[in-house]
Formats: sequence, C-alpha cells, structure tokens
Amino acid sequence: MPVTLKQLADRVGVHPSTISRVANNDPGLRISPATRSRIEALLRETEYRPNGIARGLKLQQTLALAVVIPDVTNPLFAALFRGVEDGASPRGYNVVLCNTDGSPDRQRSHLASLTARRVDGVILASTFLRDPSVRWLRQQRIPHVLVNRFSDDGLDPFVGSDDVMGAKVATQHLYALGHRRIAHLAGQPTVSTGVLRRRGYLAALAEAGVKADPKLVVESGYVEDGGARGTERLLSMRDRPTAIFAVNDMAAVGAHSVARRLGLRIPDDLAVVGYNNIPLAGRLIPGLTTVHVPAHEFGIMATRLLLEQIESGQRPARQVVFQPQLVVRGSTVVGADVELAPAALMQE
Amino acid sequence: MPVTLKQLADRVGVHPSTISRVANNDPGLRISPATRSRIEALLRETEYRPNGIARGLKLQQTLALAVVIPDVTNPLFAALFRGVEDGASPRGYNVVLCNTDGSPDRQRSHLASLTARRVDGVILASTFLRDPSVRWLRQQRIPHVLVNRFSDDGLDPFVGSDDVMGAKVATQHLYALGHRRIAHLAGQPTVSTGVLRRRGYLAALAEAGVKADPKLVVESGYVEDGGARGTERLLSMRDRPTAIFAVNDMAAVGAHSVARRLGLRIPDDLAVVGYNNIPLAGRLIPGLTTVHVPAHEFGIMATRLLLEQIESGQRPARQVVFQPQLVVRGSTVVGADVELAPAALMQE
DNA sequence: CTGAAAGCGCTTACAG
DNA sequence: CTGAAAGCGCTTACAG
Repeated sequence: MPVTLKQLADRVGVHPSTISRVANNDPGLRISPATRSRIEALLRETEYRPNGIARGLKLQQTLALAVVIPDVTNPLFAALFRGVEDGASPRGYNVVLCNTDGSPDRQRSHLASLTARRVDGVILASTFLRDPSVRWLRQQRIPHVLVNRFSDDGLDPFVGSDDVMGAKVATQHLYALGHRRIAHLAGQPTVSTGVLRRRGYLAALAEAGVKADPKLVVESGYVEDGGARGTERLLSMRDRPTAIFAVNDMAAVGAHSVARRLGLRIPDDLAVVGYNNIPLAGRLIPGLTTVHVPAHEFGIMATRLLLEQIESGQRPARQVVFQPQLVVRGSTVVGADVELAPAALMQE
Repeated sequence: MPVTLKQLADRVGVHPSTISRVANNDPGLRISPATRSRIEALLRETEYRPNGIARGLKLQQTLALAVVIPDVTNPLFAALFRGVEDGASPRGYNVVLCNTDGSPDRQRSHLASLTARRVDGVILASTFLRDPSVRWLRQQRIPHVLVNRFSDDGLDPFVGSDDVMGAKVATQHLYALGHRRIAHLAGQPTVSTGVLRRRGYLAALAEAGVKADPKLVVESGYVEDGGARGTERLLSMRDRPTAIFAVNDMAAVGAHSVARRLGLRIPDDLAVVGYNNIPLAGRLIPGLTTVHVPAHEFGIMATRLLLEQIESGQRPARQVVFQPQLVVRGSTVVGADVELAPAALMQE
C-alpha cells in the first residue's frame, strides 16, 4: 500500500493538512523552514503521490478522459487515439479507450460505465445519426466532442473534415481523367460520413452534367469484405463502371483486390479512389488514390476542444472542419507512384 | 450532476444506507416490500449508478486496468489491446491505454501516473531487459503482467511466445529451401525479443552446421526504416545473403521494399521472413512469410492472469508461453500465395 | 498565522 | 431487524 498523508503527518509530528499544503505548494502556507524541509525530504524519500481516487472525490475531477471508437485495429482510429493521448498526457490526463465494433449497444454500455467512473470528458468517434447516446451525453451535460462523424448537425462540439467536399474532389478527379461511368461504394445511411460522401459524389456528377445511375451506387459499408462484394456486383453489370469512388480505404482495398483477382488492370481497366489515407493505401500496388483525413490532428484538436469545455465549464458547440486533400497515386494515374520507381534508388 | 444516494434517500424518506443496500442487492437486508419497490422504481427512474470514485475509495479498487505499449498504431499492439479489452470489459473493468514510443522515461512517467490513479493492475508490453520500472512494480506489489517481452526472466507473470523456437523455425525454413547465406535483421540487445530471436537464428545455423558470419547480422530495430537501411547494407556486400530473417514484420517490410526498388525478385534473388504476422504481411506482393504471434490471445490471457492476481491477492509468477507457428507465403516459396491466384475466383 | 474539522459519495460493521 | 456512524484519503474554508 502506498503511503498516505496521515502516515507522513505522524512521522513528522504535524497535521495531515500541513503535509498536503506542502505537497501542493500552497502559496498561503506559513511554516518554519526547518519543518518545511523535513517534510519535503520525506515527500521525496517516500515518493509520495496523493491518492488520485481520494483527490478525485474531493475535487470532483478525475483527470481521466475517454475515447470511444469502433475499433482500434483500424489505423484511422489508432492514429486518432495517439492524437488524443499526445494532447492529454502533457496536461496530466490519462485516457480510457473503448471499442464498440459499431454496436450501438456496446457504445451505450461503455458510456454508462465511463459515466459511473466519472471521467472528465468523452471523445466519441463511433456515433451514428440521431444517436440516442449522444443526446444522453448532452442532457447529462457530460463534456464531449464528436470526431469524424456527427449525430445531429451542429449540436455538439465536433472535429472532422468536409466530407461533401472530399467526395466531390475525389469524384471530380475521376471525371477529369475522362471517366463517365463512376460508381460509388457507399457507407451506411445511418452514418454521417456515409450520407455526406454520397452527397458529394452525386453533387460532383450533377455539376459535371453526368446523369447519375442509381445502379452504380452500392452500399458496401466500411470494411474490405463489403467493398469486395460490392465491386463484384458492379463489375458484373453489362455496362460496368470504369471507376469506383469508395466511402473509405478499406472498401477500396476490397475493390482493389477483386479487380486484381479478375485480372483487371488498375487504373487502365478500373480506377479506384478511397477515403482516409490509411498507411496501407500507400503500400498497395498500385498505390491507392485517396482523400487524406488527418486523424492524428483530429485527436489533438478534439482534446483541445474537450479540455476547453472541462476547464471553462461551458459547452461552446465549436465545429472544427478540416479541408480534405486528395492524394493521387497509381490507382487512378499511371506513374503516380514515384516513390516506388526503381530509378529513385538506382541513382545512388 | 448525477444523482447521489443521499438525494434519493431524502426523496424516499429512508437512510442512504438503505438505498445503497437495495442498489447492491444486499441479501441480508430486511425491508418492507412496499419500500423496496418504491426504492427500486426510483433507482430505475433516475438511472442511478453509484459514483465509481467514491466506491473506489471505499472499496480500495477502481475497476480500472492499464495497458502500456510502445505504440498502438503498430497493429500488433492494437490487437493486443483488443484482447485485453475483450477480457476485461465483461468483468466490468475499463482499460487505460498508454503509449511509450519505446522511451523508458515515458514508460516510467505513465506508470507513476497510473499508480497515483490506483488502477487495479497493469499489463506492460513495452518492457526492456532489467527494466527498473518493472522492478518498481514488483516492489510496490502492483499487480502486473508482462506481455511479449520480459524484463528479468521468470520473475514476473508473463505471456508471450517461444521466441528462440520461432526464430529457429524461421531460419530452418530458409535453410531447408537451400539457403546457406542467411542474414538477420536483429532487434536491440536491450529487448528480450531481440536477444532471443537472434539466439534462435544462431542456434538453427549451428544445428545445421552452417558457420555463422557475424557480418550477416545487422541491428535494424523494429521499424521499417531500420530494416530498409540494414538491407541496403547487407545487399551491398560482395558476398550478399540470399535470404533474410528479420526480427519483426516491419523490418522485413523494409527489406521487402528495398529489394523491390533494387529490382531483385522475391524470393528468387532474396527470400525474406518476418515475425509477428501483422495484417500487412498477407497484403504484400509477394506475401511475407512470417512467424505468427497471437496478439489478441496474448491480451486475453494476460488479462486472465492479471485478474487472477487481483482477485486472489497473490502473485503467482505464471508464465504462459505460446508455441510459435510459421506462416509460409510467397516471400520464401513461389506460389505460396494461393489466396491471390486468379484461378480462385475464375471458377465462379 | 495554523491546526482541526467538514465533506466529497459511497459501503458495511456495529450499536440500539 | 434497521438506522446511524465510521471511514476510505484527500483538500480547503473556517475557527481559534
């Protein structure tokens, strides 16, 4: 058992409150220099650290934050977590991590347990549209920030990127390359990124004067397998698409591998664009053109918004929206994968 | 502010302890059925959950565990974390995640902060040999389990795999394929996996009667860049190796991409074996032969050992060592990447 | 100026 | 049988 204030007080022969004041550097404390230095020596010797539990109970703050995500084995969320920890750790906060696997039930039960634990705030990246759990957080006045996805537009502090714009840029890129039959592997209509990226895709087509073909939009979800199945369906059409814009990189990876298996050349027979720019995107051959999402920065910024709320006691529903950036690689433009060209090394 | 026991007691007109007993289903509680049901209704209506902080202070347990790893963006550790959460969550524990980036200093400061927070136990996957932080955990009698790496052989509860054996199997695989100049991208001599895998590599050579060439062992560390640089050095030798066994997959990925850049064919000109079997290993072209490390199972098992300690109050220094398994892919054997063969799909 | 007391929100051994 | 009290380990407003 770690040493307590009372034990130290007994050893020095003063009141526990005096030890506490010395440990906390209370500026208003008048005390004889001799006693002070005796106490300080003992503090060092015993490596005294106040019991965070007791401190939390008294001060009504735990110095703990929570991050709730679908799955940390998805590199997007791993990077997000790192951003949060990098923002929170220097301020003395620890971070509890919870994975929901996309289940609203698991999300709800995690939030219940985090609330019982009295974490000081929650960063939530697993929300869906009109999410009861988020409404509950609002109603309970629990400091929170939504990341990447939102629940009810504008009602919560939010950090994300402009998904409509990202999807438009991606689709316009394909259009500019000459593609006219551009398919979309879509996300769920229950998730903001799914809805907005689909909207951006349709907007780009409309602006370009291309009539959207509903059969070219297939719901794949956010996983490789869904992307693969959706792509098989698209490629079996009589009038198959020449390009695919996928709601995220994993779905695009599914498209990528199906195309390869079928012996289609990328990008000549099929161009593919993803979303997120996970590390894997740069490793595929050819590399995957994608929309960059700054996950680590999301984490840093979300933490900043959260700590602002916690420290001010206010909930200014600030929205921080990053502008998306297209990363062009070999899955849309031949030769774009310069990093991989043998020439680069041969010059040595 | 969430509702407290006292507020509920005032509303019902009983003592707070009675509410507490009803909430905790105290079997020894005698109470009129009418009062009980009034209390139960109120509990439901207010969604009362005891303040975990106050509860923790009283009961001397926080229902919080901590996982300390080098970096969660490394898929090995992400999978490990999921294993821990999957083991801990059903038992009512939350899990704090801390990344050290391999810095002993950050590890130490994380442990200090976790201790102040009174987490019930720590799972540590970032330890190095003769780690002062681990000795401190032992001395403070803080329940802990080391994973994947150990500090002082046999002194702490440990979950890992047989690294000597894994390295031997990997090296023997290369030998059996006819390779005689087999290089090793080695880990640090301060980390158990580095030492043991190097030992296994040397043992396999010795048993096969191959004289080890010290110049064929290059310290790469555990990252891609180190693997790439080490490989460049190995390949620039006059008597270059025909095969490389890397201490982990990321180093092997570095070898893989250098070989490709130099126009070497894998496995014909250079065979490569990694360690860990991260998801990326199966995605490279050709696929990376590697030693499978069951990271998710590590997490589950480590949690089990940790909870055993916490619940029993003992520290039985149990060691759970998994037998490693070689996963053969195209980076050592032509045609091993069956999953990628077009034939698979063509039959549909 | 500084020590003693109250109180954060619980749980449970104990007294009435 | 059941209510009241003690106590987990802190911090800080308050009384002496």
